[in-house]
Amino acid sequence: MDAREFKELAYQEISTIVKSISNPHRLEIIDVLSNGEKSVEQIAGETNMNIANASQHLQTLKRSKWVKSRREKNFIYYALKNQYAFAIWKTIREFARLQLPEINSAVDNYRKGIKIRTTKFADAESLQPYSIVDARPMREYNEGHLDNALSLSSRDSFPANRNMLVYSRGPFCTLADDLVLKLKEEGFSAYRIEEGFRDLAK
Amino acid sequence: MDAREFKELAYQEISTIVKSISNPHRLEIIDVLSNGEKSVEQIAGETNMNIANASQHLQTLKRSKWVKSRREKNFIYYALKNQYAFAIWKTIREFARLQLPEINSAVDNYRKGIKIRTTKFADAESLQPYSIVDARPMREYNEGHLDNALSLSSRDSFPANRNMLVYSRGPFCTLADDLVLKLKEEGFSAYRIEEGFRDLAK
DNA sequence: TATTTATTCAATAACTTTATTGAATAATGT
DNA sequence: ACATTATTCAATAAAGTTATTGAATAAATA
Repeated sequence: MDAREFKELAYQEISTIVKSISNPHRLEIIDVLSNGEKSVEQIAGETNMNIANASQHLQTLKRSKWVKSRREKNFIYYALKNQYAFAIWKTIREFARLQLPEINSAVDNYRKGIKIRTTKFADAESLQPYSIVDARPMREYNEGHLDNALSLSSRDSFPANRNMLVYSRGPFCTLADDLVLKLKEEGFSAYRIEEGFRDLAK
Repeated sequence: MDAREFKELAYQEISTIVKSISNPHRLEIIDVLSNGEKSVEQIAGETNMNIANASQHLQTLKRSKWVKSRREKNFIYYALKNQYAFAIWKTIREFARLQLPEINSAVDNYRKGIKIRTTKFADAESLQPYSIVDARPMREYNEGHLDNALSLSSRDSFPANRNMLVYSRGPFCTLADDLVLKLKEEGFSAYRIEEGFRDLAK
């Protein structure tokens, strides 16, 4: 093996790893899985894909070691392979937002369009008194949530006369937006936290 | 814009950033440029591509903000856009080496095949007394090098009776390997440092 | 054993990416 | 102005990727 063949092999192999996340659906799958394992059907539902297509993308991600799977009864649950998978997704997401300001405009415009106010988690102090609310499904909440965050199960007893600060899976997840809208209809003062659980955890 | 359209736009945009490094030639270009700016002709030479093809790949990288370019006389010099571009490449490179052990076997086998010994920079102490040698072209050495590293310009006066520890651009760069081989022919005891300049700098 | 449910497989058409070629452009030096 | 050098552009054929469809598989339940 000469020097050129060696280099071609090395860059070729690494590019297979990158190729497998170079598709919008597969990035969305990684983002969804960063909040815990899900079955093929759940993933397809969350990402608006048909099941055979979601399965095909999941196999691509599995082949290149971004995700792993396990069977339980006749469901197959997929999860991120390790912590680095999320770390790389987050790094790339932030690089893209830095390089392509149109992503941030789209985020801002979407939230302005539905008239919700947002705050960075770090700026929350100025909104005291507040309660933190986790807008994700109970299963994800139970696997881990921010200190003192209220879950959807205590929805009926949310405290009044405070700002409700809502987070969900990440900056592109709309579960927090949907909850903020509902809370506002019910008379709460609600804000969406820009970051998601995995960005803020630990 | 509804939630789904918004998500599709966000993941779509981010995937264009990822797509543009999902090709072995473009990864190699990023790796080469991480050691300083180069003209199109130099890049094409280093990566074994014809010039029109290298230019086309460089434009892809420029469109998605991985690299920038400047004209000087009738040369166009390309460089990485910012520090994050290198950081992401390094993160992905290490993730790939972790996930695909065949990359590390290829690296090891290549170096075993040409019979050179390697050392991690961190393990160098056990090879005292040693001198560190930078195998990159003078231009790159002059733009920055490890403390006390000898350059190719002092090739004729390399000290004898010590271990020569040679580094170059990165784990896949063969400039260090080539120099180790030449030094061994001349009777030196030489080792290749596994990391490259940008991995060790600062 | 037969039926149901969740997932994967296989084939394919539409689309995208890539390497190559030769022509076009843009700055430099004659 | 003219020739030279470095790079980019445009067209294209070959190769790779993707969504869709319907059939196949594998475990669970009846």
